[in-house]
Amino acid sequence: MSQSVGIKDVARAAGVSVGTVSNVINRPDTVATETRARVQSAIDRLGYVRSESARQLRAGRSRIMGLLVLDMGNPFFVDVARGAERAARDAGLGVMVCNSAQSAGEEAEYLSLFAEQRVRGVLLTPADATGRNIETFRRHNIPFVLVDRVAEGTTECSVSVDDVAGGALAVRHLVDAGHRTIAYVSGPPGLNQVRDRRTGALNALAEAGLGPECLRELPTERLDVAAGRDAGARLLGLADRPTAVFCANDLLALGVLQAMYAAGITVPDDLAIVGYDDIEFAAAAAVPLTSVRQPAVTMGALAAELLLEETEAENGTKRHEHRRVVLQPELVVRRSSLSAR
Amino acid sequence: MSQSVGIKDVARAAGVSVGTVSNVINRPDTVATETRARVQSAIDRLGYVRSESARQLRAGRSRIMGLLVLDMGNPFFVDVARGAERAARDAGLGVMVCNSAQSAGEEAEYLSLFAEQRVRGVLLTPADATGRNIETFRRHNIPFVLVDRVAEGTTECSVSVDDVAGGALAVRHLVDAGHRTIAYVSGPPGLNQVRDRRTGALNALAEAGLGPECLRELPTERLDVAAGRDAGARLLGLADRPTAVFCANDLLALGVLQAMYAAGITVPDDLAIVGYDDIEFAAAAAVPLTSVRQPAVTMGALAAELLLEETEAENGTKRHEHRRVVLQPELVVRRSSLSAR
DNA sequence: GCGCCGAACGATGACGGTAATGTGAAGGCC
DNA sequence: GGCCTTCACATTACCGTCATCGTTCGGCGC
Repeated sequence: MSQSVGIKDVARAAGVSVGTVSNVINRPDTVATETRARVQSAIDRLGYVRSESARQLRAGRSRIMGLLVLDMGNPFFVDVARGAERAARDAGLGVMVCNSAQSAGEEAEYLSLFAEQRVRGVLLTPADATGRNIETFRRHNIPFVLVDRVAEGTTECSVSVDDVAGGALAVRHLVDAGHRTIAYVSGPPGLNQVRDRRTGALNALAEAGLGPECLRELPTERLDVAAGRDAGARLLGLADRPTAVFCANDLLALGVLQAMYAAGITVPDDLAIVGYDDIEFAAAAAVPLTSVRQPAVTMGALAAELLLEETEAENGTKRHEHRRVVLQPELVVRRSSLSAR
Repeated sequence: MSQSVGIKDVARAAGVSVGTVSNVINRPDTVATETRARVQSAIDRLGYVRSESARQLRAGRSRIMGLLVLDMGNPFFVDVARGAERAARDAGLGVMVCNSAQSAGEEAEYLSLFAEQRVRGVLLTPADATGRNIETFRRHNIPFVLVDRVAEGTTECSVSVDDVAGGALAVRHLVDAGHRTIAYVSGPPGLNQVRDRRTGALNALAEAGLGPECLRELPTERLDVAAGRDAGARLLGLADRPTAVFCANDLLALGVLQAMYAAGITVPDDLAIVGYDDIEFAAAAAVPLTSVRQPAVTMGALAAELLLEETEAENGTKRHEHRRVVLQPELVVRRSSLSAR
């Protein structure tokens, strides 16, 4: 039974002290070649694996970073996780991915899990609008980087995407295609992102000399497919029906598309659709969705790098400056917005 | 700076010994009420959080279980993760979710990460067909439970779904609807699941007195949307085109649906489609997909429970018997298979 | 008054690994 | 030859927690 072989078992088997075994692992050049080989063979023979918990107890911090996202069902966050994971692994760290399910309570729960784990730091998309959980981070001195949603009143590092620009990209594209009345399936009105994207949309309309009355807002409770389906039904009921719709995310757009298909409305000829996030399923829809691509993988990677930089600076001499990175979105045009006219 | 307040800081602040603080946390009833209150207030004041690494160093094992899936981009695995997470949390454990991206190399890498973390155990869908990684688990005495794919030659715990039954469900449904020639977009021929689902499909045909020539197999390299699109194109080129198609998973089905839509083929009237997994996006497709539902959340939860049972038994008196749980799939009928005829 | 008991808390030794410090031998230098 | 350095390895002091084992002390029975 290899029931927990420790460093001292290896030491005994190789006829050296524990310190030498530790040196073989961590600073091999300080050990004579022959001894090193002997120790190494003992390690292999016994199947020794060093204990992370003991290491991190001594080091005072762990080699894991936390990632707390709103919804693992949304492929956008899966991409963020992918990016973070890659960047973390390049630095020899692991990532612990958790799902707050948009609940402040769950967020707090995971937060204390992270604190107990003495996680190196946390990347998070805050679910708690009150900022109380963020306050706890500060209190416990846990470095964090905000991803995608930047809470107001924070000066810490963040990575986000210019939502005003994104909204403008989408609507400018529709206006250029000749649309003059555009619906905006917006999601929960409280979200910054929803507001910013509307601002961008209005900007784009203004550029074309169109007033805000050209944007018909359809708020929804949630940002998922069912809400989109519902919004699509409402859209069909509008008098003077818009010829195009811009959705605050791709899940909503997929829901709208489904509602249109069910009602026999042809996309894009009867209604053009533009989504947001460019998740994998946007390209996979029956009518491939035009979407505003958020560089999700890049965001994850960048956030992880910022966190690493911050925690490096902490014990080194160099000082860390918090940074707020804002990335630019990109319009990916597909069939859903290319009407034949 | 609350830079790592330890138990002894609390002890000093409360004027008691470390043992008492430990007792307040772990066995509050052994401490006098007044003392307990004093210690508790010190804990709150200093913002003390116990160190998981020290705990697990002492306990010899951690409170985390690993979950290694093939593809976090597939919502099926997201559901598995959800189920596992819930069951683990009910037992006071955390889950570390990792993504092997179907690569044996990455799988091995995460495996050693888990070993270093002295993880309680691992739930995994093996990516390594050779079973070499599984062998390493055994060598290091790490309990594991196989999820969804049961490697041959393993006697350990596993949770899977009866793929023969699933294939039969799908094809029986199509045969009942009057289809006599059915395509099977099957995925990589090497996979057990692909074979089992075909077996089920053939069984269902046989029940109806139809021979294997009625099943037109279209293998693909991968199990994703792009592969489905490609298979859809090939399907269109078939002489004597089938009137229905059964896909080995929903991603393939979505790809087929997209190809049909692009070619102007109406689903379900010109072609009925049945997918597999019943991911969220199956219901969200333009034509909602009929699909064979795998109880993904249940599988995750059940696997976690099996693992917990196994690790409980290890130090208790009761012995653990490995179990191989096989769940039954369920057909979810939606519009994609309901032709008007 | 004496002895005993239990309650409440203190002291201590692992757990496994790391890094600073110690030690002994070989070898170089004046 | 005496002294110092260097190399190669051994020793050991932590890191934070927790369970075991002491210790103290008040109370109780006789």
